[in-house]
Amino acid sequence: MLKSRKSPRVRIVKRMPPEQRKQQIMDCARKLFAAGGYYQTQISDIQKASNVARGTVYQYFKSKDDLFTEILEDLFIKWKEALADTPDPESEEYKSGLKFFTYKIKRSFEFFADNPDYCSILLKIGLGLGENFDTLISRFDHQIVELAKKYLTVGIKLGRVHPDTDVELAANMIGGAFTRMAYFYGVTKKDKDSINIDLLSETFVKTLSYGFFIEKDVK
Amino acid sequence: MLKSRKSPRVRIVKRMPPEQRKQQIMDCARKLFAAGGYYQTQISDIQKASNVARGTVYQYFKSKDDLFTEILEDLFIKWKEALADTPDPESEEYKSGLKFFTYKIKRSFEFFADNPDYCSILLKIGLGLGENFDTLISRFDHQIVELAKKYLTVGIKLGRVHPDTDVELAANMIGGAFTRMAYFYGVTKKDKDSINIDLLSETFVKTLSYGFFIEKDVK
Amino acid sequence: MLKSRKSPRVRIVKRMPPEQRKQQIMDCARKLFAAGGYYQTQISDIQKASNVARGTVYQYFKSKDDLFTEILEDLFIKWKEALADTPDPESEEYKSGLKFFTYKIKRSFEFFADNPDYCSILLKIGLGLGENFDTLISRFDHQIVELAKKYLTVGIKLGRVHPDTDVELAANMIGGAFTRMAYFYGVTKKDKDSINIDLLSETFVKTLSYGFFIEKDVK
Amino acid sequence: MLKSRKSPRVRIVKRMPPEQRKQQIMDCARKLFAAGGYYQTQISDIQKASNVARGTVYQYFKSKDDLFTEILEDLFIKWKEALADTPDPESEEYKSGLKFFTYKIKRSFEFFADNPDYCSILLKIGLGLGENFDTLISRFDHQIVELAKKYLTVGIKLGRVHPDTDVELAANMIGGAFTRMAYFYGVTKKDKDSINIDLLSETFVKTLSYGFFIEKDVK
DNA sequence: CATGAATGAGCCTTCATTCAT
DNA sequence: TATGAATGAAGGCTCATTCAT
Repeated sequence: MLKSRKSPRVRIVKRMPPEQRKQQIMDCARKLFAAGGYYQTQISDIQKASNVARGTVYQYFKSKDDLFTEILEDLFIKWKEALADTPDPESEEYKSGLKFFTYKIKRSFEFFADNPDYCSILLKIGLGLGENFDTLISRFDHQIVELAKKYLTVGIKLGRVHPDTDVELAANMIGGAFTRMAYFYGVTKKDKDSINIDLLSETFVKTLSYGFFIEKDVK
Repeated sequence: MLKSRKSPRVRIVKRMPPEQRKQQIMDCARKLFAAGGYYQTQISDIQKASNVARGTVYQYFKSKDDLFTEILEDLFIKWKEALADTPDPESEEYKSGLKFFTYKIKRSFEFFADNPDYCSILLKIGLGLGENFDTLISRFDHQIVELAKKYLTVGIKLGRVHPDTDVELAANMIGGAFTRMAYFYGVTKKDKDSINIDLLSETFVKTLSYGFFIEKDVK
Repeated sequence: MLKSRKSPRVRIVKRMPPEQRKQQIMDCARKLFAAGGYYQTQISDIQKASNVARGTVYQYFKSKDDLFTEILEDLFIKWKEALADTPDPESEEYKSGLKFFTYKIKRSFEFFADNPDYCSILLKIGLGLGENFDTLISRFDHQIVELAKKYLTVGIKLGRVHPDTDVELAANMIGGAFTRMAYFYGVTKKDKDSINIDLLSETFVKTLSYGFFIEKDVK
Repeated sequence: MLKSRKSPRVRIVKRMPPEQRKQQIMDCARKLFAAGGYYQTQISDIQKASNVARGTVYQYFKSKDDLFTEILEDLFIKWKEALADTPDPESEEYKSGLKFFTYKIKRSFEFFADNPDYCSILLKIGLGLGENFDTLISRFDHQIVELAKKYLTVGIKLGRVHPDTDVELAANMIGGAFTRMAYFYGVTKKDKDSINIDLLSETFVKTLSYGFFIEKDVK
């Protein structure tokens, strides 16, 4: 009885250092996830796109879930690196709250412009995936809101921001506005060359700081 | 060995007018979709929650896809109704752009506070579902952005808003900020009673109009 | 995107009361497991043998493991029923320890002769399956050993069995001998009609009680 | 992005004479098979336990099936060696049928006590594996039954055993009882030191020869 | 209309085996 | 010889959908 397993006809395409192969699969997977969502993207799609056999994917990732998680982790690390970047302490950007915040916002926009897949995953794909990924996804968001909170808190201390501002609420507004901008310019827009990120960041921060209106009313 | 007795056909008594039954299924489905996402929610979950037999769902909806679409359509209609509501033409709300906009924003917040399921579906669940639903989902968003555009355009005409404002960009910022607020107060927050929507709307519009800063810098 | 599931071309063969269908699947599965072992038997084999679709099996059993477990449970119940059967309290079988034991042994042999699949599963197939099933499988064995223990203990009390007999050891010997007989006559033997179970049981018990030897040596 | 550096081939130093390496793998495999069963034990488990690379196993064994077969062959050889051992022709063990048989049984018990893995494989693991292995597995059993047959036949000739004994049946009983004892004391028992194999063997043979009962009834 | 047993395409995952290095 | 990345057949299981009753 004992059906001895049929020896699979092996046709090895190419060898590769494990880390490189893993990266390659992750890159393909990220693109596909970003474009098609988690559930619509099958392991077989990833496998075909990576030009490896089905089993190879599982050599590097325990499961589809695991693969997606690793992509998220990877993204978060890069995202934190981008955010960690800080202007020269001697520079003016460092001393002015407004400019410092603008600097950070600009770095963030750049990050998403450079990594539209990440942008799509964080802002669209990853949202409806349930508790498993929720924590992973929201970490990113949290960073932006925290940044905004800090900006506002310092502003209040310096007497530039209204002291009775609801920091939580305001920071969430900023977070929401940022997120939309990022998505808009990172994913939706086709001709990215037409976007001046310097200008975008500056406008973004100024608009929030001073509002759309020309004159200052009683607030 | 079991004897082949005629299976006693369990006759479910509860008959219901078709429209009511359909609505009941949709209500259950909406709740489940909102809580668990599209793919994580199975037809069998909906069927159990609706307390009907499996096949019955298909009496009213061609497919899962169709059911979700109908929920989205339904939502859109209600959403437009909420937005269509306009202040009394004689009232002050109608005449002041700021107040008019605030009025609309307030209605919108109310809508989502009253319909957290819709909120969750539009802002989270529906986003990563691919082109099929994209159009349906983004219609809603479009409305808010258009509203913001109109507000800004009028403001420019009236000389209150900076004439060189990038209306598209600014409107998207407003849209993003609104969306976040809506989600924050519609879904995340547990103790909704603590939220004063009047105040929220007013703060929201004022903040965007005048900014966070106290004094006017050179812009 | 959202690949809407292809509607499976459904060709329903026949309807059946659930319990009957479940039984039918279990019967097929039991046969196949008994003949081929747990791992060599695929769900698809069972499905084909039962003449139902793959999914149907899973309508009644959560998993292959579960299906096998249910078969085991079922078997155990029947086995206990067979063992529970006791001679008429007025009869001689009931009063003589030797005859009582013989009666029980006979019932046990009959059980396995009537249910060779069970015999094969308990005595061969189920043994190397790991901890999951170990408990289930060994319950059966335990019964026989307990029966033997009781027989011996009573024998000691009555002064017929050597008082220094290691009951545990002896009972295991009996269990092992019985098991082998059961398998031999339940599974291996082809021409079962040639076996006289009455004789077999009697010989079995007598041999163990009095030994192979004719005369009594010093023990 | 990772640079494509030449993958540093990790050179495992430990070279070993082929026979030794092969033996090492077999030893590990036997342990694992004995503990976990054939199907639950993966080649990768064996490979890890043997501390060799995956492919190395296939340098010595054509397939998993082959590896298991070799283990079985190996076992059978050792088993026959153990059984071939015969008491000194001048000794009393050699001349008395009872003592001769006891001697052989004792050697057999010793074999399994010394090789619990073999015991587990022969008595549990190997049983439900289908025809491929059936033959290999049952050769062992056959030996014991043949031994018993010879013992009984001689006994009949010498007029010590009832002449109308069904030798086949009785030998199988002995085989079954032995098997159970072997397993019980070879695998199940934890504190093996507590077992006196001399005593066990003697009790075993005497019990079968004279029975449990004190007095001899009519048989 | 309602029911729920039956369906089967399709997905994820495993793991024995191969072979370039 | 040893290595371990690559392979892919095969198996378990899911779940939207159908349709006989």
